[in-house]
Amino acid sequence: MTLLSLGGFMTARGSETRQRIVDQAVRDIREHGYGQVSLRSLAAELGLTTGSVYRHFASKEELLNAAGYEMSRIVNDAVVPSRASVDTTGSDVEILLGIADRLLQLMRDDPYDVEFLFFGPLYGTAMRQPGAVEQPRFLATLLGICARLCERYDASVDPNQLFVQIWAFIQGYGNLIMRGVADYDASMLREALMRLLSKPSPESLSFSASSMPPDARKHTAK
Amino acid sequence: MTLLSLGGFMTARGSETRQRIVDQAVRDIREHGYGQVSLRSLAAELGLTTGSVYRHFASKEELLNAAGYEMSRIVNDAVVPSRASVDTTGSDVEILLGIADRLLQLMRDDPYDVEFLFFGPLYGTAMRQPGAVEQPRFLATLLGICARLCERYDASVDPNQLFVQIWAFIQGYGNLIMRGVADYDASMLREALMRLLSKPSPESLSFSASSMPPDARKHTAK
DNA sequence: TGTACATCAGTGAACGCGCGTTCACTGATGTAC
DNA sequence: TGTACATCAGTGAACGCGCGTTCACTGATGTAC
Repeated sequence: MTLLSLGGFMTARGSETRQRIVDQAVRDIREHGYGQVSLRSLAAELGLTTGSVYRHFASKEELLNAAGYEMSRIVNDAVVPSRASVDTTGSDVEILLGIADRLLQLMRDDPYDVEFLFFGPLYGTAMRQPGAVEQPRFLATLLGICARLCERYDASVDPNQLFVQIWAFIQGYGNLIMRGVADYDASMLREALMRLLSKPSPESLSFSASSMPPDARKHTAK
Repeated sequence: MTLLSLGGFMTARGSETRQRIVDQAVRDIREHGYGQVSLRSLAAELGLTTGSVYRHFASKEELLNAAGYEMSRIVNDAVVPSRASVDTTGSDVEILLGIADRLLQLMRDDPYDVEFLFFGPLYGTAMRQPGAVEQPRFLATLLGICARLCERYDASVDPNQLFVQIWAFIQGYGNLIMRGVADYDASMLREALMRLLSKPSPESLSFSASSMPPDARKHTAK
C-alpha cells in the first residue's frame, strides 16, 4: 500500500528512515556530545551503511541541522511553560524563575543537548535564520518579561541590559553545573536572580564604590 | 661554548627549541583556538618537522600541558592585580571589580586564550593537579574576597555560594561576549556585581515571591 | 693539537586510523499496460 | 492476470584527507685522550 505524497519526494519507507536517522543523531548527541557524532557509527547503530545516510541528507551538516531542529523542539518543550500554566501561575517573576529552574535542570541532566544548541555549530548559522531551526522560545519569553518588569517598575532601566545580566548568570551557572564545578541549588538560583532583579540598596553590604575598573587597569599595566 | 646543566637534560639549542615550540603553540591557540592546533602546521611555522617536536615532547598532550602552563601565567598576569596595586587601591570590592573587568576584556580580546584554559582539555586534568599548571590565582583571590565580605558584613551568608554566584555571572557574561551575543559594558558589569553583592531589598521591584520552581515544574509536566 | 667517539637535535618518509563523501550496483516495490 | 519497466532505498568498497605518532638515518657539536 502506498501513502500519498509525503512531501512528494519520498516513499513511506524513505521518510521513515530519515526520521530514524535524525532520532539516532539526537540520541548520539545527547549521549556523547555533537563533537563525537560519526556517520559511520550512527549508521551502524541503525543497521545501515554510511551511503544510505546520503540518500536522505546532502551532507553531515544538513543532518546536524535537522537534529538541531529536533533538539530545539525538545529543549523548548522541557523549558518553556505551557500556555495554560502561564495563565494560572501569574507573576512574571515566577515564570522567569520557572524557566531558569527547568533550564538548569536540563543542563545538569542532559548537558550535551544544551551544548549542541547553544554552543554548537548551529549557533550563528541555522539558529539565526528564522525558520531553519525553531528559535529558542524561552529567550524571547525572558526578554519579554524583562521588558515588562522594567516598564512597570523602573522605566529608566534598559530591558536589554537586564536581560543580558539575567541570561549571563543563568547560562554561566549552567556552565559551572555542566562542568561539575558547582551543584545545582534551586534556592541559590532564586536568590541570585532576585538580587539581579532588585535595585542595589545602599544599606546592604557597603563598599567604597568610588572609581571604576577601566581606570584601575592603568595601575597594573605598569 | 657550552652552557651548564639547563636541568641537565638538554643542550642550549634543545632547550631553546622547546621554548619556541611552546610559544608557537600559545600563538596558534590564541589565533585559531586549541581545537585547531596541528603538530604539522605548528612545526612548519617554525621551519621544523613533526618528528622534531617529539624530540621535546612525548605527545601532543604533553605539549598542550606546557602551553597551558604558559597560558595560565599569561592570563594570571593580565587579570590579577600586582601586589603593589592591591596595597594602594584598598577595598575588596574594588579589587573584585578590577579582576572581573580585566578578565572580561581578555575574553573579548583573546577569547581563545580563556577558552583553552577554562573550557579546554586541561580543565579537570592538569588544572586540578597542583603544580602541573599554575592554578588560576584570581579564582582563589575572588574566593578570599567573598569570604572576607561575608564574614565582615553578614556571617549568615555562605562564602562559597556568593563566590559561585559571582563567578557564574562573570564567566557567563564573558561567554556571551566571546560569542558576540553581547558587548562588554563595564558599567553593566559593575551594576550586576553590586546587585549580587547586595542583600535583596524588599522595597525594590516587588514580586509575589511565593512558591518556587521545583514545584512550578509540576504545572508544566502535565 | 689532532683524531676518534658520543651525543642528540632534526629529517623525511612511512604507518595506521577515522573521517566525510562518492559511486556503480543490487534488489525490493509499485506502476503501466 | 501477467509482464516489462521505473523508482529508489540501501550496499559495500573505495577515495582522499589530515591527523598523531614512529623510526632509521644525517649531521653538527662538543668531549676524551
